[in-house]
Amino acid sequence: MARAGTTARKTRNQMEKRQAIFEAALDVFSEKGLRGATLEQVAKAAGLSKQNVVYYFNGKDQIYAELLESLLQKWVQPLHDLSAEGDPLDEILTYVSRKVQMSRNMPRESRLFATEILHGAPRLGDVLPTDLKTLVDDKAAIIQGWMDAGKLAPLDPHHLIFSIWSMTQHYADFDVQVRSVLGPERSATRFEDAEAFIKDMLIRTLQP
Amino acid sequence: MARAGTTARKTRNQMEKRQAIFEAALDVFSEKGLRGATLEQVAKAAGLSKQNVVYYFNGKDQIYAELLESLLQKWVQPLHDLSAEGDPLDEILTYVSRKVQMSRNMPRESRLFATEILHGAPRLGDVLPTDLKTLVDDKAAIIQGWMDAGKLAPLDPHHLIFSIWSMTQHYADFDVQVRSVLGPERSATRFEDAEAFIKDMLIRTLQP
DNA sequence: AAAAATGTTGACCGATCGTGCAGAAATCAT
DNA sequence: ATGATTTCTGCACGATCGGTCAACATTTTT
Repeated sequence: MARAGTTARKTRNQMEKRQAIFEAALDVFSEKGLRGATLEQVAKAAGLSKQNVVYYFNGKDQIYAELLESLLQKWVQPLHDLSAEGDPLDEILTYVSRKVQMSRNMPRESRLFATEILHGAPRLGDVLPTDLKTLVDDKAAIIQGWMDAGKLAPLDPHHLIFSIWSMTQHYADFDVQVRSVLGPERSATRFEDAEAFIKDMLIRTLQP
Repeated sequence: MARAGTTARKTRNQMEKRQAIFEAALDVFSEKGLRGATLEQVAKAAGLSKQNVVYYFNGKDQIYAELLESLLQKWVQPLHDLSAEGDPLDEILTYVSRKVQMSRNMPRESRLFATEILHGAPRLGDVLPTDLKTLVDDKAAIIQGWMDAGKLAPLDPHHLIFSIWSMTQHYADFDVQVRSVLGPERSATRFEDAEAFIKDMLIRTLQP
């Protein structure tokens, strides 16, 4: 017997297969959702049989859960990197840049989290009210400090962060709508235009 | 034979039952998605039997399709009401108000559309590239006119509309996250705070 | 090479779900 | 009241899906 999924990772082969399944699962789950996707679709996308997928993981839900967990850190990294040491406006604009880049380069991850939260985030457990809240509160305090020091216009830091999340992720999550409304020509530069627009908006807003 | 669903509506009874099913479907579909929800859940929420639901509609997909269609107009109405006649900033801030109100009072509708678009909007057909694009282009032209007249700061009108969509709908679609991050106390006033923040941001941004 | 561990597949099961249909039950028209 | 129409239910079929298990194949270890 094997049980590749339960204990610590072993061989390189196992790591590679698990990674292939993660990749396929990200493709399928982000497009169809957890309930809308089937194990066979994931297996086919990974180039494996359904039973073989179950061999490496212990079921559909576990793939989804581990996938979500493995992506969480990477997802909040840009906010983590927002530093009190740098120039206030620079730090925030850099954060916007990285978030727009993530919408452009990691739209599947964005949609995966969006779908999860949209449906009540039952599988994110209590990560939201603990880890994420702590992180946001921390960074909001930094921003508040900048505002108190007169380096930024006074605004609610939490809602400022929400606005950046929403505006940037919008271009990944609602890409179909964005492209439909912009039309084929203007869609080509939608990410550059979005980044310029959001930065412009924030510069005007945050200027003390 | 009956076929309550295919032809024009008849009795008051049919209208009421269909409305009850719509209400139930909005509840269930917005929470679990089309594929994640079952007919029996919709039926139970509507106080009917599964087969009886099929009697009034001709299947699960038809309920979803008609529900989406019946909500579409209501959903874009605020943008439709944005008028070239009014004061530029007033018109835009009023639009924001109405969008925040919709996030507060119609979160299910917001999540339903969000899920649909997130998954590629296959059932919105070509409404996005035609009707919605036309509407947005129309309103963007009005805003552009205001900017050309020096009444608003020059910005990309399309991305301005996107930013309003994303920021306002964020508080409906990602409500779990917003409440988790804000904590119980601050969550109580999240919609008022959001409206004030977004308006503040837009005022600073759009001031010529 | 033999044995052990790891990897893969085919056959299959139980459960769920959407749907069709005959007919009962209720309501309405005359 | 009688017949027609509408409304509702019981029954059940076919399809799909997640998951199991034993057998087979491959790789690794000794």
